[in-house]
Amino acid sequence: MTDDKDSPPARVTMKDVALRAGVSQSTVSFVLNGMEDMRISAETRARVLDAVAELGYRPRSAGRPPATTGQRVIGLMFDEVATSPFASISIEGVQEEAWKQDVLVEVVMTGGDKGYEAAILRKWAADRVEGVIYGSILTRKVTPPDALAKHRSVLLNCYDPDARFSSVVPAERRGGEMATRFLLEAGHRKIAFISGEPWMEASDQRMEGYERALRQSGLPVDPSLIVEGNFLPSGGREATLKLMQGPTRPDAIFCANDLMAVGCYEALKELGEKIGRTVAVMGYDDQEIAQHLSPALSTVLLPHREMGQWCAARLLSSGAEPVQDRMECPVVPRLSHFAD
Amino acid sequence: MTDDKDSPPARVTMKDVALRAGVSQSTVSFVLNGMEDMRISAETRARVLDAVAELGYRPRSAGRPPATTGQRVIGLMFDEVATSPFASISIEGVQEEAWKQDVLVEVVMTGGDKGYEAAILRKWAADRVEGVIYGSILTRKVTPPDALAKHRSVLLNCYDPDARFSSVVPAERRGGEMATRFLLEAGHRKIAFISGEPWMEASDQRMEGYERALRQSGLPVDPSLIVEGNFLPSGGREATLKLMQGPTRPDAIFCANDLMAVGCYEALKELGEKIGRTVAVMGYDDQEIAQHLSPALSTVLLPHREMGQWCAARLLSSGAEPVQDRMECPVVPRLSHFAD
DNA sequence: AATTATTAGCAATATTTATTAGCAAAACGC
DNA sequence: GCGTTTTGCTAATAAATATTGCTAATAATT
Repeated sequence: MTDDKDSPPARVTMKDVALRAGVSQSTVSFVLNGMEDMRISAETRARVLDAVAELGYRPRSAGRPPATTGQRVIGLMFDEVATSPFASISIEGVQEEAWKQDVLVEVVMTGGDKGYEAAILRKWAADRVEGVIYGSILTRKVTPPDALAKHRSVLLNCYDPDARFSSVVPAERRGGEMATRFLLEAGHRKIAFISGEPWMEASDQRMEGYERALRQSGLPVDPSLIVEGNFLPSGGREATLKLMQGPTRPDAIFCANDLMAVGCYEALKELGEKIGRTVAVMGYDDQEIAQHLSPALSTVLLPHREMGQWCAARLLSSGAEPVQDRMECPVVPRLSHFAD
Repeated sequence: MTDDKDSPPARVTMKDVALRAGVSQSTVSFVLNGMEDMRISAETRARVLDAVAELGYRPRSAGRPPATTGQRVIGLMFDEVATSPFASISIEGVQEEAWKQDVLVEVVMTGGDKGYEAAILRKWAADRVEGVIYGSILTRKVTPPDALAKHRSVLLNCYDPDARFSSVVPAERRGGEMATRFLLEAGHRKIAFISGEPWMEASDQRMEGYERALRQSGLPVDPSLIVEGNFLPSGGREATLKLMQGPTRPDAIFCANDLMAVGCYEALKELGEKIGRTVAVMGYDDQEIAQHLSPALSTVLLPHREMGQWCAARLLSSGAEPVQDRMECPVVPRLSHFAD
């Protein structure tokens, strides 16, 4: 008889969390259920969430499939979807990986609506989903709803500053660096950069990568070769015109996204340049349009599918410490990056 | 704001299962948790599991059940999503309409996998969803899974030949007709048509609309002005080149989708034509790229958002006979449909 | 037949969580 | 400065599930 009574694995309960956070069990419950009408101060909420993370609290028997009937399910919530095709691709990634293990994926678009988020998390808690993926269209910092903490959860294409959750985002900086290095290796020396909206993290980081690659190659960062765009074809067109009549004629133009490359193409064609012959162009995103442009646009792939797979795999693998991961953005060489 | 105070929806609990199986609640708990050291006979276990299945019992989170018992939910299943942005837009439509009535929408992508479809329908049956929308990426005839008949359900962007379900699809024929008539009203007389893959219904119907509009205006349908494309820019380009060196020079080109219009633009630019001046172009779909082309592409809007709204509204309205609806595709006039 | 051992299950109770009601302190109105 | 409201929480309670300790019934053993 080896039944040691003194050390059973001792489930972590709300009471333990409450003790650790110095509040009552009720308060923990309120925080974790995202009850808006119950007024809990920001500090208290943070204390509770920290305690949850530290103790690794999960509501009773979360994640265990009802053994008998019932499909295993993971929930995927996105803020918006229509604005970009990226979300759809990550959804497919999540799905592929989950289906391998016979797990269904339910997707919900919240439109960023806090009420909607809370409602769906509640519903998923009642349904005992296996885990939840909280995704964002724009790569950015987020403060996920508190109720997310009661699920096994992962952040997709976003991250939380407190690192309470695991997360994946694209390694934008490295992507910008690789793309620029790629242009350098193709022999270009006067590489221009058209940035996106400056408030978008992705834009900044891609530019940082660009600058880093130049510096690593011992080349100067010429401010006259950096123009601000807006992530739209119109901005790409304007910026390109500005660049081409600037003091130094670029032999390659790196656009911070593919849409701007569309505008860039237009401008260059108007000026009688031959893309891939007299001027090289590099995009970013690998949107569908990139392969249809003529010449086909060399660009950088956003690894949304892989990120989705990563999330599903992580949720379904037996847990671990939260990790904040960045995923490589490989260069997709097509025809527009040459020039002689 | 759920105003149902009168009808306690009678959650199924372990006690109910126990009663049905003629055992105690404890026994149900033992069976469901697979406690090994508690000895339950095979028959009893089977009885319990049967009762679980019959009553559709699913363990909810421990503790007092939420007062908001029963969020209303509708399920939306799509065959694929990534290939086109259309699905996302209909999803948004469904969602907007549903959320107005405090109903959540869960989306699932089945990839056309029958097993997946069946699994999710089973799950939704257990979840007691309010209704199910069965959507297709490609507008087409479908034979929905049998299990769909168990739910209140609606077909989105597809239809069943037996008309057992309500359904909405875009009025493609009328869309093609309106677009052609629009070009006629702009003064064009030699209107060419670039078709899509012939096996796609949408392509055929758009062409039928085109022909009908011509006939209604007393104009001949000139076979040399109809060229087969493939719904891709490459096909649009080829077709346009063929058209422009054909026997009759078109003064307007109606492409069966926007992507082919992109190729059409390219070809025309190569030939030195001025789009919107020497040749008019009309697309179909109103994809995002349409507004970024230069000149902005006049096209026909696929009413995916409205179709989504229609589906949600229909599911949530107190039932009726199945209706098979077609939704108008309005012309979106931009700059490419002129010519003098 | 009496005794013991094992099986199959239950009643009672303990745990866990959700929710209601309410309370003390701070902020506010006048 | 004194009611009043608002804020931020807790205590108490309710409801579901998990578990403990037993027992009636059968089977096995003497």
